[in-house]
Order: sequence, then structure tokens, then C-alpha cells
Amino acid sequence: MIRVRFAPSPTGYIHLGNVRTALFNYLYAKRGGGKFILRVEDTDRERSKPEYRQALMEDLLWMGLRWDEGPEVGGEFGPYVQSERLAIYEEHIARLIREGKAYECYVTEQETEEMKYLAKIEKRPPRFDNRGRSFSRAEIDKRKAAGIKPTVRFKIESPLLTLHDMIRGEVTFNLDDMVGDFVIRRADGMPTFHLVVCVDDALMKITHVIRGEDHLSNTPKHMLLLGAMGYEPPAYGHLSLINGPGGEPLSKRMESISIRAFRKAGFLPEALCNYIALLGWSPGDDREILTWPELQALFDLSRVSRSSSNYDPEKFSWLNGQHLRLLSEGDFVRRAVTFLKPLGLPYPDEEVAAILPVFKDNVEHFDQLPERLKVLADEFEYEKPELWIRTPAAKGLLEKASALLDEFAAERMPSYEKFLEKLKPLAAVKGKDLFMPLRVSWTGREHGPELKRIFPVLGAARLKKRTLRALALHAL
RNA sequence: GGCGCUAUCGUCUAGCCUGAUCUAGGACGCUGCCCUCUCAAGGCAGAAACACGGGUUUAAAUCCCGUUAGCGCUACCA
Repeated sequence: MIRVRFAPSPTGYIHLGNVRTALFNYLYAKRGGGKFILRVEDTDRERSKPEYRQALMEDLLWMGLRWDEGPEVGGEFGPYVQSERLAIYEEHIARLIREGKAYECYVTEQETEEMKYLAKIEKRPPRFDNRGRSFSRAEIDKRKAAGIKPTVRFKIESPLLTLHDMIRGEVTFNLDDMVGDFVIRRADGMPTFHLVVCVDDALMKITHVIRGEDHLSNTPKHMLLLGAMGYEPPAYGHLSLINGPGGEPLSKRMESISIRAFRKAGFLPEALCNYIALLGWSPGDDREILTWPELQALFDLSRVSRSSSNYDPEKFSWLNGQHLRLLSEGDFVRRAVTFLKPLGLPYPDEEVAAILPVFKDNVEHFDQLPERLKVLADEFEYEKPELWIRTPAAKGLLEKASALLDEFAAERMPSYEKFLEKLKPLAAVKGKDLFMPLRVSWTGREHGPELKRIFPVLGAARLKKRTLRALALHAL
């Protein structure tokens, strides 16, 4: 049974990069009939915030990534929030110390900082020299008396390691080139990421760890730690990182790439999933517009790319538009209304619902809707009235149109074609000179949706009013 | 600095493992044309890439080595 996990730290709103890791885990698990587990890594007391934890769950749910085990839903191997698992970690740390695989280290943070600084100016690798391992009893007592609280460090005994990465293949490390004994419990008593991630992956019976490439170099530490605790390491797969449009690394501080921002801008979650999946994965053929079921059926870790990619807002916007086209008219209206509701626009619901289908095939995201919905407003400024309305020809045309509209007043969905059929013989103008005065007097703008489509929705009575309003310009 | 990962159009990518089918395919964006009352949308066309240098081979985008560049790790962040 495949068990994967997504383990974010609640130190900010989750973004594209985080959620792609979550998506790939989810897809990998679901294809193999496995379980997707959510675990909250909040061992960083300073930066973790409960509101971020809440937000992260909301965002994940909005994306359609439901976890089988985790906060809220529970599960066999809980709790799933690390700050509630401190006793478990403490037990493991105590055992490692008892077995001589870790030790209390009385070297202060300031001392290690100095060591690093010295190494830097002497151009040596800034690696902890494990001095705390061999402190004498007297030295330790002296430091204790001085009020120094120890960290706990894990002893690196066998530094040569080979990792069989699911995405990158074989990667070998020599930890001696990289780090010294590393901290698994801070002086304040909190366990570190390296410790908790190993304990939890083992206890939660995680079989496959799919995470960002930023953890690739940490993996040998984790394999060692797992081994020391008597656990079998999971299979690892390291995903390349996503960068911003200019190639800059993504950061939790970048508002524009947070899932919340996309939600607010009116993007579709299935489009986001589709786009994000394409960043570092492809189905192997030319298909790009993939529905959620297609994604689930097609996803395959072996087709995941090893090189990093840049987020391209334009392509995402385009793809979202494609997903909008895929929606049925009813779904489009429902979802658009859900988006529009909180905005409190001053139009009656029925009118909004009636006009919305007009825009379905030519917007890319819901954010563009409020602007388009302005056709529902009866009061507006005219664009270039001197050109399209305040001319003798336009005056004649609009007067004819106004009179003609009365004939359609009784119809619920009047036909624009029939209207034109009757207007054309009466009009002295054609082409642009015919349509633009109508367009501008009815909507105020030179550009906008097809008149054919707005005509039946707005209705003859209302258009008559707008026509008269335009005609009134001549009286001024 | 050390260690690791990566390298195909501006961007996302297919092709690489299993060398010849690559005159390198698709998509976004860009340009032009068509459709059209306008703007979009849509359709068609075009410009645009194998980072560099060495090997191996009859043959290299594809295999090997090196260089360069980008990124990651090198924390009492995760």
C-alpha cells in the first residue's frame, strides 16, 4: 500500500511550488490506490502561525486535494500536527542518546557562529568540527554551571551513502565533505526538522517521500537517522524547483504566487492543477489541456523532469481560459456567480446570470468579469459621442431604431436578427455607420460583446430607454 | 569555498534511457493574414532553440569527459 505525505510548515500562505509537491504526491498515491497524508510541520515556534495552518488546509481543499489522513480527518497514526507529537520525538531522542548514537552538546550557538565565521575567512568548508563530542566531564559541568543548555547532536559514523532517487536515479554522497554532527534537538528543547521528519515518516508508515529538490542534500542525513532508529527508509523522489517568471526562486513572501491570490483573481482550481502539473511533467504527447480525471489517469513519476522551470503567468491565464471553455454554460454561470457574489456588484442576480454566458468563451479568468458586466449598467459615459451619436446620420438612425424597438417590446427574448432585418431598409446607413451608433448608444463603448448576444438579454424596453438617452445628447 | 542537482525556441516542453526516422515536433507569448459592426474568442501562416569545448562512432540533441552558467544544501529554518 502506497502512503505518501505532504508536509508543509505553516509559516506563510502556500504557493505554486508547495502545491505542486502536494499535487504530485496526491496523483502518485491515487494512481496506485494509495493514501495521501497531510502533516503539519510546526516545530519552528517563531514562524509557525495557527492562521497559516487553517489557510493551508483551505487552499488544499480548494485545489481538490483531499487528504485521507491528517488534521480534521484524523487517522490511525495521529496526531498529524507536530507540535502535538513532542513526547514521541523526545522518546526517540532519549533512545538515541542512550544507545550512544547522539549526544548532548554543550557548544553554544555563538561558538558555532564563530567557527563558521573563522572558516569563511580562512576559506575552509564551514563544517561543525564535532568538538562537543569529546568535552570532558569537567568542561561539561563548567558549562552547565554557566547556565548553558545543550543541544542534542546526531553522530555521523558512516558518511558514505548512495541514494536511489525515483526521479534522479543514483546519487552518492560523502557526508564528511558536507556537514559535521547535526542538531536534532535545539537548546530550547524543540526537536529539529531532520529528527521529526524521520520519526514521522517512519511512524506514519510513509512508503514514498516526494518532495522538493531543496531536500536532496538532506536525504543522506535522513537515511542515517532512520537507520540509527531502526527504521527502513522510504523511497525518495526529489522534484526540481519552480522559479518565478524571471527565474528567481519562489518565496513565501511573494503574494502573487500564493494559492489564495489565484483564488481571489478568479482562477479555476482544475486549471491550476493542470498548469502546475505541466511545470515539470508532460503526458509525453502534445496534449496540454487536461481535465482532473485525465490528470489522474495520466500522471506518472517517470515522466517528471529533472530540471527546474519558470512560472509563466500568461500561459497559465491562457490555460485557465481553455478550462473555462470546457465548462458547460450552467457550470460557468454557477462558478462565476460564486466568484462575483462577495464583490457586491450593483446588478440584480437574474440579470447577471442571464448575461454571463455571453462572456464564457472570451474571458480567461473571472477577474475580468466585473469590467464586462458594466453593460448591465444603464447609466454610463459615451465614448466618442461626437463621432457615433451626435451626427445627423446617427440621429436619424437612432430615431428609427427607437420607434422600431416598440414593436419588440412584448417579446421576452427579442431577436436581434429580426430587428436588423426591419431596421436595415429604414436606415440610410450601413456597416460601421449602422452598428457603431447602436453599440455606443446601448453600451457607451466602441468595443464590447456582440450586439446579437446582448440584445435579447437586455430586452427591447431597456434598449429603447438607452436609445432615448443617447438621442437626448442632441437636445443639449 | 565544499558537496549535490540541472542545462533543447524568450517561456513551458517532446525527442535523450534503447544514437540514424530531427531539415528538432507541440504550446504560451510575439508578428502577419482570415473571420467580423467593434473588442475578444476562433482559424491559418511566420520568426524563434539542441550552452560551450573535446572525445567515442560510419553516424551525436541523444553516449563519455571537461568548461561555463543557474539552482539547492552547507542553520539551534523547513
